[in-house]
Amino acid sequence: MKTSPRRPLILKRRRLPLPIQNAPGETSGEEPKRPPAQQEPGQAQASKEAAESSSCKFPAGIKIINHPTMPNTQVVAVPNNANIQSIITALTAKGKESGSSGPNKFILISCGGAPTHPPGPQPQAQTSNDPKRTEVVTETLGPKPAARDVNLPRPPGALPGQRWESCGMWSARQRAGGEAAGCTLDNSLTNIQWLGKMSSDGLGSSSIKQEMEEKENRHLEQSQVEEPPGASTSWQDSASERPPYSYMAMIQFAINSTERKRMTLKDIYTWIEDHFPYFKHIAKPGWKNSIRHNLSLHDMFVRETSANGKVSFWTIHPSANRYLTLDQVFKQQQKRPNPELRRNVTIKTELPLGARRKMKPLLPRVSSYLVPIQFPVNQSLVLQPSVKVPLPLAASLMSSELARHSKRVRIAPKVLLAEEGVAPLPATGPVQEDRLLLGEGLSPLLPVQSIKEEEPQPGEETPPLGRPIKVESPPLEEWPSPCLSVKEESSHSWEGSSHSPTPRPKKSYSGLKSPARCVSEMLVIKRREGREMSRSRRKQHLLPPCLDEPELLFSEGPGASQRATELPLPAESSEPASQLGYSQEEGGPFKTPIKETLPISSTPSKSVLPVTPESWRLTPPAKGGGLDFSPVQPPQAAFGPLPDSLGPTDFSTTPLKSIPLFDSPRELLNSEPFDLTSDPFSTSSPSDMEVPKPHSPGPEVAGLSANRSLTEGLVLDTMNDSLSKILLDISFPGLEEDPLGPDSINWAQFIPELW
DNA sequence: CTATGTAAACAAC
DNA sequence: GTTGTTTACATAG
Repeated sequence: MKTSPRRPLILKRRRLPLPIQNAPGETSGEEPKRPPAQQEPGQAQASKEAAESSSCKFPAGIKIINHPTMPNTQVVAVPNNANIQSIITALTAKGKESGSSGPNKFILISCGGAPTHPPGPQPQAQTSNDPKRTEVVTETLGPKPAARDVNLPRPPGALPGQRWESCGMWSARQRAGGEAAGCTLDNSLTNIQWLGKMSSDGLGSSSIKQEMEEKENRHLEQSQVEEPPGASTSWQDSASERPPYSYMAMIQFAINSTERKRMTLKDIYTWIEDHFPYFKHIAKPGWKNSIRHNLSLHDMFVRETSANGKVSFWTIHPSANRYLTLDQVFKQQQKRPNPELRRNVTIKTELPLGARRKMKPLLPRVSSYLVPIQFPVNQSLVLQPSVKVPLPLAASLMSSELARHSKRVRIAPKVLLAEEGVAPLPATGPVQEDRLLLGEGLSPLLPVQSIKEEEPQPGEETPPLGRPIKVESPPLEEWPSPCLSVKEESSHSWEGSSHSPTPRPKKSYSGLKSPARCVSEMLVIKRREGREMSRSRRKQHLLPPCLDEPELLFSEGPGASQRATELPLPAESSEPASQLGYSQEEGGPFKTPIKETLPISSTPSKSVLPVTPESWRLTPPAKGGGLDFSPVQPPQAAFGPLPDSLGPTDFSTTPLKSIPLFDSPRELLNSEPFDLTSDPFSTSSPSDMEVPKPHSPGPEVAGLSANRSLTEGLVLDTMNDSLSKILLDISFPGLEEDPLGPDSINWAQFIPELW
C-alpha cells in the first residue's frame, strides 16, 4: 500500500471518439479466442504460393553478377517491372541448390525499367520510410497500389488475411515508387513466401472495410489469424516458464495474430494465455494489469473504438507495427543463433518472483540496413535465364571509403514533438534522434506528418499550431509513430484547447484512426504541464524491440523523402495497412541516446510531438521514391523545406553516433566499418541524392557527390531464408567527380538499366 | 538512465 | 467487475 502521496488525482478521462470514422475499419476482427487450429489452410497462400513456385524462372532482363568481395554472393539487377517474387523464389531455389558452397546470398537491386522514382506522385511510400523496417507489408498486400482501398483484391479464395504472407520480419515491403512497378514489388515482396517458414500469421489483411459488424467477423479473422499451433513455440511446451518476451511483445504478437490487427483487451489476455500457459497457470493475476499498463503506456498501441462505440480494440500503430507474430519470432530465433536471443528463449525463470525479471524482449527487428555494396569489377556472372548479359563489371561501387561512409541512421522511433517550442524530449534512445533532429534542431518543423493519409481530406492541414508543419519530418523515417504521443486530446488544439490539461484521451481513435484528421489531432502536443512529471513515463512511443534484425540504415537525412512514400495510400486508412515496421527500437544499436541534445527532461511523457501519428506513414507526399527497390530518389525538391532543416547539419549530429554498424546483416555485407561522420551520405540524405537521374544537382544534396546515389535493394540470404532491405550506394559514371574515388564503379556500365 | 515489470489508485463504463 | 490511465517503485542492463 503505498499511498502514493504523489499520485495526482486522475482526471477523468474522456474518450473521444473521433469523428472520423472510418468506418471501415472496424470490423472486428479480432479473434475472439483463438480458434482452435485453424489456420492453416492457407488458401490464400496457396494461390500465392502457386505463383511463386511457378515462377521460378527468372524473368528476362535480370542480370546476375558475382559480388566481388563477398563469397557466395551475387548481385542481381532486377528490372523494375519484373516480378520480384518470382525472382526471389528462383534465387532462393538457386541458393538452396547451391548450398553453402554456391551463391546463397543475393543482393537485388532494381534497374531499369521504370524509373522509379517518380517523384511525383508516389503512391506509397514505401518502405522508405523507414528504412529500417523492412517489414512487411501488410495488409494490403497486393493491392496496394491503388488498391489500397477497400476492395482489395485479395485473392479470392483467400481470406483476407490469412497467413499467407507474413514474413514479417524479413520480408520487405516495398512499394516502389512507380505504380506499376510498385505493385509488382509489393506483391512480390509481400509474398515472399519463400520465407515461408517464417510465416506466421500476419499480414495479410487488408483491411477491409467493412466491418461493421464486428462481431460477426470476428470469427473469420480469427480463424485466419492465429498462428499455427505448432508454431508457437516452445514455451508452450514448457508452460511453466515465463516466455522470454516482454508484455509489449506479446501484445504485439497477439494483435498481429489477427487479421485485422486489432484485438480487444480480453482477447489479448486470452491469446496470451493460450499461447503462453505460464500466464494462465502460473503468473499472478497482476499480469493483466501489466498488459493494460503496457497498452496504455506505449504509443504504438492504439485503441480504436468500434463504430458503435461499444467495443474497443487495441491496434498497433501502423507505422510502428512490424507485424511480427510469435511464430515469426520464434523461427527467427531458431534460425539465428543469436546468443542473446537464444538465451532468452531458454531462460528459465526459476527465480522466485523477483528474479525473473530478466527477460528481455525479443522482438525481432525487421529492418533493413544500409549497406554499401561493392561490386567487383569483374566477375560478372549472369545468371539467369533469359538475359544474360555479361556485365563487364567494374569496380566496386563504393570504394571502401564509401563504404565507410555509409552510416546508418536510425530513426527514432519515437517522435515527439514539441510543438511549440517546447521540445523537450528526453532524449532517449532512439527516438530521439529523429526528434532531435527535427524537432529540436529545427524546432519548428516537426514532422507533422503528413497528412496524407488516406483521407484526403484536406482541411486540416496545419493545425493551429502555427507552424506549418507539413512536412514531415525528419529525416528519416521516423516512423515512429509513436509519436503519437500526441494523441488526440491534446491535439486538438484546433479542436479545442490545446493543452488543457484536462483530460486527455490517449490515443484512442475512435473510428479508426483515420488518418488524416487524426493527424492533426495528433499533432497536438501533449506536453503536460511543465515540469511536473519529469519522471513519469507516459506513453512511450516506440517500437518494439526487435531482435537483431538488421536495421535499416539510412543515411539519409532527409528522410523525408524516403519515408514518405511508404504508405501507400493515403487512403487506406484503416487498417493496418501498411506500415512498416520499424524498428526502432531499441535495439541495440540504437539505443544510444542522443542525449546531447536533449534539453531537459527526459521524460518522455511530456514532450509532445507534433507528429501526427499517422503521419509517419504517409508523409511524404512528394517523395516519391520508393524505396523499395528503386533508387531512392531525390526528394529534394519535394520537400523543400525539409532539407533545410534536416540538413546536413542536423544529421550530422545526430544519429549516427550510435551505431556503428549494422547489426545483423553483417553477414552479408560486411562492409567496412562505417563511420558515421564522414559520409556524405549521411549527411545529406541519400535520398537526395540519388538517383538516377543524371544529375541534376540536387540542391541540397550536396553532400554527396553528385554522382552517387543510393538505391534500395534487398539482400536475400538463402541460407537463412532472410530477406532484408539495404541501401546501396552507387556512383554514377558520368559525373564528374566521384567521390568515391577511383575505385568506384560505375554501375551503369554493368547494368545500364540502373540508371 | 532506460526499458521493463509490478502494484495500485482512480476513472469511466 | 472490466477496461484504461497514470503514478510510483523496483530492477536489470
